[in-house]
Amino acid sequence: MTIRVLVADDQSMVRAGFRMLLGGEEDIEVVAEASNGLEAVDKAARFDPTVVLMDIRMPELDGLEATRRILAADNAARILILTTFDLDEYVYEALRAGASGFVLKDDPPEQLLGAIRIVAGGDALLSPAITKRVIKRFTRIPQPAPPPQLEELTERELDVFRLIVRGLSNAEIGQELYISDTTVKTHITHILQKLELRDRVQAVVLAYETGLFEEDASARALRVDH
Amino acid sequence: MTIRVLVADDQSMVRAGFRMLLGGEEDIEVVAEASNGLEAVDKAARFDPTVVLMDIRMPELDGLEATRRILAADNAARILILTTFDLDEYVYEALRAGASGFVLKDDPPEQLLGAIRIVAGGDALLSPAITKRVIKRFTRIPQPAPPPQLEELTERELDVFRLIVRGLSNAEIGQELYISDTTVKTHITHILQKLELRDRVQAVVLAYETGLFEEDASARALRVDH
DNA sequence: GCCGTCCTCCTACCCGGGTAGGAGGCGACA
DNA sequence: TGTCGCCTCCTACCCGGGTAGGAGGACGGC
Repeated sequence: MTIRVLVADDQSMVRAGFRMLLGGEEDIEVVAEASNGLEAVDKAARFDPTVVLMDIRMPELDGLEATRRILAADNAARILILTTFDLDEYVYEALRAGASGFVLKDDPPEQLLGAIRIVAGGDALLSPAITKRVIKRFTRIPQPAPPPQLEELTERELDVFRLIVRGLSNAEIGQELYISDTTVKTHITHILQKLELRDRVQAVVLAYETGLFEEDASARALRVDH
Repeated sequence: MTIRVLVADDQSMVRAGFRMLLGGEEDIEVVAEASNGLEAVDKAARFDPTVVLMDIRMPELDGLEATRRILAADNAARILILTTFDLDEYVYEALRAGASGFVLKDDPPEQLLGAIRIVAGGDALLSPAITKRVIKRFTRIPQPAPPPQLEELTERELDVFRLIVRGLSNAEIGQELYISDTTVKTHITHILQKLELRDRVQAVVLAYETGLFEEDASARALRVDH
């Protein structure tokens, strides 16, 4: 009844870390390791793991294609994707490829262990940091386009957000809104916390990917053309 | 034959700076100042300036609307827009509003003087830092979409650029490409120089605004849906 | 009245990003 | 053969961005 794990990651340090972490658990056993995608496909077939911890970025064959091939081979293995950062386009691609879950490498250890047990049990799981964004993303196309998680942001935070997305620095935003740059910083900290983003760059990406301020753009265009 | 100038800027320091700068020129005379858009429209009508130095961001009425009103009043004045940063959507709006030129506040003084004389003479002028981007922008829609100024970037720089646009940090980009983060920094410095951008945030904005890596996105989508 | 939210501003601190400048290896090309 | 562009890596430095934490004022609901 032990959970058989295959660890696929190109960095040996990461693999060693997982051996260490999983070695202390009685119900989990690392049955094999792979340092690239091809190896992962091969060893998945040979060792019949319950769960494959799969890094996305690997030489030879990336984790996405490896996931597809393993699942196409009618393997019983569940794939748990590992990634370093969360604003990754590949997240969506990986889920469509059939991955059962998604965790960040810097999630706390207990969370990683919990994730392994959950997907081994047949359930799906996303790292909390990723969940919200994925849901918004997948529910966006079908529905007319409900304003993303933006309702949480205050009016002022939205003001700041719009200027961030236009590439302005904090000082410039302050000038534009007639507030100090320390206040701008305060707003930005709140924005990033609420949206679970790391920095303004990710905020810009999110805005464009979700079409956040499209109305603003068209409003601008209309004013121009009028 | 002197060039009559109206300075419209909400910051008195900026206005003082221009008085100082222009006071030394024999062929230029500052005939009036305005601290907001409404005042600018009013004084343009009363003082009949040759050139209006117009800040975009002003209380009461912004520089764009002020520009439209002045020109709508059938005034002979030429409008020279002042701005602090260059990746500004308003650039395009201002040009459509009828502005004769565009300069950055931190352009060298000689350049500002030159700009005033040029627009006073009836010609149009853009700050060099802005020119390339505007041209690309306005020639983008008509033509099928020639790869923007990107031909200048090397393959490796494009690799890095794509990852920047996905919100990755330098360290993450390094991991992805199997190079050190100092190398990543080197590439990014070159990218920013070539594209005349200030930081990675502006690079992301530029990429999305010009639809730079759309092929990549659709390629991803195709791989997903296949 | 009081409480909570929002907006504003501040200090202090750390870190990642960007600049400057130099250096070596490599392949293409004349 | 030399040279040039590209890629790689480095040190050293500065500065803007982000965090932590506190504080005060305005406003509205309870």
